[in-house]
Amino acid sequence: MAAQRSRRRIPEATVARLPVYLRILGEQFEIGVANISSEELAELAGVNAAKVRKDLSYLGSYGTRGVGYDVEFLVYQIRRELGLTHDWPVVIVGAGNLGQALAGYNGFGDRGFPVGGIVDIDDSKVGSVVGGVRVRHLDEIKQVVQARNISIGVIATPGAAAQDAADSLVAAGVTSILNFTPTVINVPHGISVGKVDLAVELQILAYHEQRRANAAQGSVMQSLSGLSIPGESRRGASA
Amino acid sequence: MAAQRSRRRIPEATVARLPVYLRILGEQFEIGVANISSEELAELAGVNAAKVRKDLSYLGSYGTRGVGYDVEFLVYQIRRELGLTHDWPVVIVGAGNLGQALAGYNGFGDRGFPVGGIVDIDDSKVGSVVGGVRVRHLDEIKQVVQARNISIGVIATPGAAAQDAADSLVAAGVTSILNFTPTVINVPHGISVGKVDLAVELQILAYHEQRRANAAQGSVMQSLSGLSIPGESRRGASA
DNA sequence: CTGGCTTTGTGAAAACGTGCACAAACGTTT
DNA sequence: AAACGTTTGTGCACGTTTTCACAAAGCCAG
Repeated sequence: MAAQRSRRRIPEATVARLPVYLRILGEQFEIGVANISSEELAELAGVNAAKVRKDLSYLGSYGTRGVGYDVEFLVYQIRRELGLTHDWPVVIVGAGNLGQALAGYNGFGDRGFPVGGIVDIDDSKVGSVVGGVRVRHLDEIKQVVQARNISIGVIATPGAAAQDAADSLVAAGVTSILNFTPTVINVPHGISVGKVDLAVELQILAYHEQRRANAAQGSVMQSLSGLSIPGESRRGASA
Repeated sequence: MAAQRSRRRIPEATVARLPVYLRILGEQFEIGVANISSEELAELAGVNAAKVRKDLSYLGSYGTRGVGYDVEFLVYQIRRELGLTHDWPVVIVGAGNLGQALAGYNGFGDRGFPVGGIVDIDDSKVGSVVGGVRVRHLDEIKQVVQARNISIGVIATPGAAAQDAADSLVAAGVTSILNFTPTVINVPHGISVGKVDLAVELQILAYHEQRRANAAQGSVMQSLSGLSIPGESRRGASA
C-alpha cells in the first residue's frame, strides 16, 4: 500500500465523477454496507457500470473479482487520490448575497472545505459575522490566507469585480480559484480555475425546454439508459 | 430569416458554451462594439477561435468573411436558439440557506429566469418573504406552477429531501429540474435534469492542488493555450 | 476590375470519452 | 480439488469533441 501514489494521470472526466462516488460510498458505509459491486454503485450514481469500473481502475486494482469493492477501503483510496485526507480551508471574496449564502452553506465545511475567511471591499460589511466568520477587508486578504495557509479562493463578488478579486487572490498566494461570477477571469500559469455559473445551467435547461416545445410532441431527444438518472460531467481547466 | 429554425442538432458541448458567448456579446454590445471576430470572441471567452467558429456555424452562416460577426444580430440568434426570447420563471423548492440565497441572487432574474415561486415543507418558513416572493407550502406547488405556467424547477433542499422535491416538481408539471443537492435524483423519461454540486467543484480543485503538491516543482499538468483563461465545459443530460 | 489582405466556414485528422464484451480471478459448494 | 456462479479489469470499437489547415468569400485600395 506504500508505493502506489499517482500512477497514471487520471482523466478529467473521471476526476469529476470521483466525488460523486465518494459521497455515495460514504453514505453506504454509514448505513453499514461493507461491500459494493460496480453495478450497485453505478445504479446509485446514475452511470454505467463499466464506467464505474474503468474510473476506479485508475486508482489501482482495489476490487475483488466475484465480490466487489470494500467500501471503507475505497473511500480511503478516493479521498487520498483527490487529496481529501485533510481539510482545505477556503477564503471567500465578496460578502454580498452569494458570499453570505456560501459561508452559511454547511455543504462546504461538511465536506472538508471550512470557510477560513471572508473578505469584502465594502467597509460597511467589514466586521459583520457571516456563517460564524468575521468579515475582513479585502486589503487584509494576504494575512488571512497566510495565517490559515489557505490555497483555495472563492470569488462571490459582482461580475465586474471578479478580475480584481482574482488578482488579489493570486497576489495573496492562493493557487486554486472557484469563480461564481459569469465573468471569465485571467490568471497566471499554474493557477487552477473552476467556474460555476448558476444562470448558465438554467440556460442549458431552457434550450432543452424550447427544443421540446419546437418538436411538437415528436421524439424527445436522446434518451439514455434505463428509466432514470441522467448523468452529469464537467471539466475544469488549469493554466 | 423565416425557415431556418432548428437545422441540425446542436452538440451538447456547444450548447454549454453558447450562454458564455451570449453574455460576452451582450457586454460588448453595451459598450458599443458592433462587430466582432471569432478571434476576439475566443479571447474573451477563453477558448480556441476555431471552436468559436464551429460553435457559431451550428446556428447558421451569420458571419461575414473578412469582417466578423454582427454583435447585435448574433445576440439575437443565440437567444433564439437557446429559447431565451422570453422569460422562464422558475420555482424554487426549499427556502433554507441555499434557497434564500438563490431567490435573493439577482443573477437569475437578470438573465431571464425570474423567481416565480418558492415553496418549503416547513410551516415556520411559509409566509415569510424571500427575494420579494412569499414562501408558500410545498403542498401548493401545483397551483404555483400552473398559475405562472412554470416549466423549470430548482431543488435547494437538504440532500435527503431531494428525491421528494423532484417527485413533487414532476407531479406539479415541471419538465426541467436544476438540482443543487449532492443527491442523484430519479426522474421519468422526458424530464431534463441539470446538476450543480458546489462541493464537487471544490473537490476537483483539491485534486489539482494535491497533484501540484505531489509533483514537487516538476511539470504543471497540461497547460493550454497562451498565458491565461482556462476554459470550461459541461454537459447536462436528459431522460 | 484586379490584387492583396482579412476572416469565415468546414472537411479531415487527432484526441478524448463511453460502452460492450469477455477472459481472468475470486469465493463457494459439492 | 473441481465445477460453478459472480464480478472485476481491460482491449476494442464506436461516438463525440477538439484542433488544424485551407479554400471560399468578402472588403478595400489603386
